[in-house]
Amino acid sequence: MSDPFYITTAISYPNGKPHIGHAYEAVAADVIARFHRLSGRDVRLLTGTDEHGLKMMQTARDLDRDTMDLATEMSGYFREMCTKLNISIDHFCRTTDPHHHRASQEIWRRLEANGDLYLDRYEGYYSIRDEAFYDESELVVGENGIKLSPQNTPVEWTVEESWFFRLSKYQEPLLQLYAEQPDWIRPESRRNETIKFVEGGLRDLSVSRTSFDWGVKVPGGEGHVMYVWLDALTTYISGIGFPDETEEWKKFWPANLHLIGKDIVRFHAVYWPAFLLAAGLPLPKAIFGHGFILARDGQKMSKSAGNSADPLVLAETYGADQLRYFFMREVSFGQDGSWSEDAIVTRCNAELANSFGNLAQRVLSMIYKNCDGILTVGGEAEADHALLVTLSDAIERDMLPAFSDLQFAAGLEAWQRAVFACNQYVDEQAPWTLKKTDPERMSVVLSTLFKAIRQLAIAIQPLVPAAAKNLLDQMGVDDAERNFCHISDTDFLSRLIQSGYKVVQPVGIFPRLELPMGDVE
RNA sequence: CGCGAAGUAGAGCAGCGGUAGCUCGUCGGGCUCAUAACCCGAAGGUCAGAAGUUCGAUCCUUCUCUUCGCAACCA
Repeated sequence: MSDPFYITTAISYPNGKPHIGHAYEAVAADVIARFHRLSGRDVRLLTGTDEHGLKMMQTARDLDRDTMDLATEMSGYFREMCTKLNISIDHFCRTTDPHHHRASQEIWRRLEANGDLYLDRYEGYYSIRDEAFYDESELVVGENGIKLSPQNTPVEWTVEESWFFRLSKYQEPLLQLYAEQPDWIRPESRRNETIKFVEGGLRDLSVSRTSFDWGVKVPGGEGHVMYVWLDALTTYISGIGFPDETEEWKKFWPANLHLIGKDIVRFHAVYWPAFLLAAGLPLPKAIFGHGFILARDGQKMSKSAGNSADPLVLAETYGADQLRYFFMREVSFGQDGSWSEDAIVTRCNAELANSFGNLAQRVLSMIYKNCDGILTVGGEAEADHALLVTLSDAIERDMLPAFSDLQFAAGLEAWQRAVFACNQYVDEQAPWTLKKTDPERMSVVLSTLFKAIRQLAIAIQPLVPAAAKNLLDQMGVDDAERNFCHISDTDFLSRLIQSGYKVVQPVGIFPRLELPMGDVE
């Protein structure tokens, strides 16, 4: 049985359509998932929608819609985004699903059985938008004397009967967790924030509401629904079977990685492990809080281009692969990044179309035209070995470990270096000259390039799955031989030749992009 | 003292103790297989400023200045 790898995105709150930030997170999670699949691991990728809570109800009411009906529609947009962006999800969970309700109630019972829940009255400042209570000391006073949460959202003084979770009890265990596993929360800046927050003392957490009923019913607690975060976080386990003792649940929990935005680190790095400790369940192995991706020239962009921030429009215009590549290449993972249509076009043209796509095109085309599509084995000279060593260094020594460590921009830089090396080699060997002077040598050169391109294509699959598949198909690479462990397979070429494979007229995999007219300043 | 992020070649970004790299752009050259693509070379930086720690700082500490996000949605 292969090594399991379970990754989740945050569970999106669907009171609006998905925006570029959701797309970014989904893409990142998918790149990680595909990376591990290609590394030979058994992967589960989970995403979904968190549909409960007051905000959802209010949104529906404002639109004069049935809440469930609206949730279904909105959830559909998130699912559609995953499809359009080629996100290889294994599970798309909705918190309104009956199974999920059962899982959340089971968690509740376990917290209660552990003595970590008690009924009390809550009086305090509540932010509807944040779905969170705040201590008065955390509040800031905004304009007009209105009290605001640390997130600058309005708060209201609220009094209600509420169940409380003994979060305070977990301060020491949590600090111990952070100390023992320095990589448990990444990047480091987020870890430091979290530690500082927990060291400041934890207050018990209000985990039920009576003011509305759009949520998971508290077991035996008349009129109470569960705090949305308790319910939403539970998705990570309900999505793979919990509370049923399924094979999947047993194999994949604890998760290897919760990928989330930097703004919800507190919920994942403090509340979630505390809930799990209380429920007697193992903790996830790591949390990563990525940065935000912001529009360069924000206001201008949204005014003039209108809906261009819609990830589906961007994918439609520039291609899902291109958008995926852009996200991971342009932004230093963990930090905030910026995007613009111009940047997408420039980056994708330079690196995908010109450097890599054109490399594949020129090489395959020469093999097709000059060698009748037939490849050769053996006869390599020193320069050929040197190229392959450069490739293997760049891909296996630099790129893949960088990916494994979530350093995508750095990994892709290494991949680019390998692509450059190939183009450089083409120029130095000048197969168009060899065609006249030494056809045999030409054939060896082109076959060496064929090997190199295959490696590049296999390595880049997580980023641009559709284009990589297209190219590998054209190159006759067997579906079952596209994992990272096949990169160093030295026999594949003779097998390919024996199978009677011939290179045919190649078709470009990355067309050059153009900025739509009218967007130029 | 609101919170947070950041100030590195014309632009966008890496680097984070041993005086700087990448991509785009610009200029010059080469090639002609290829998606007007590819290759080589060049110009261009007092790493915001000041002080401090250190044998040595872009990278650590302190201060100053500047910029950006914080309406909605929300990762």
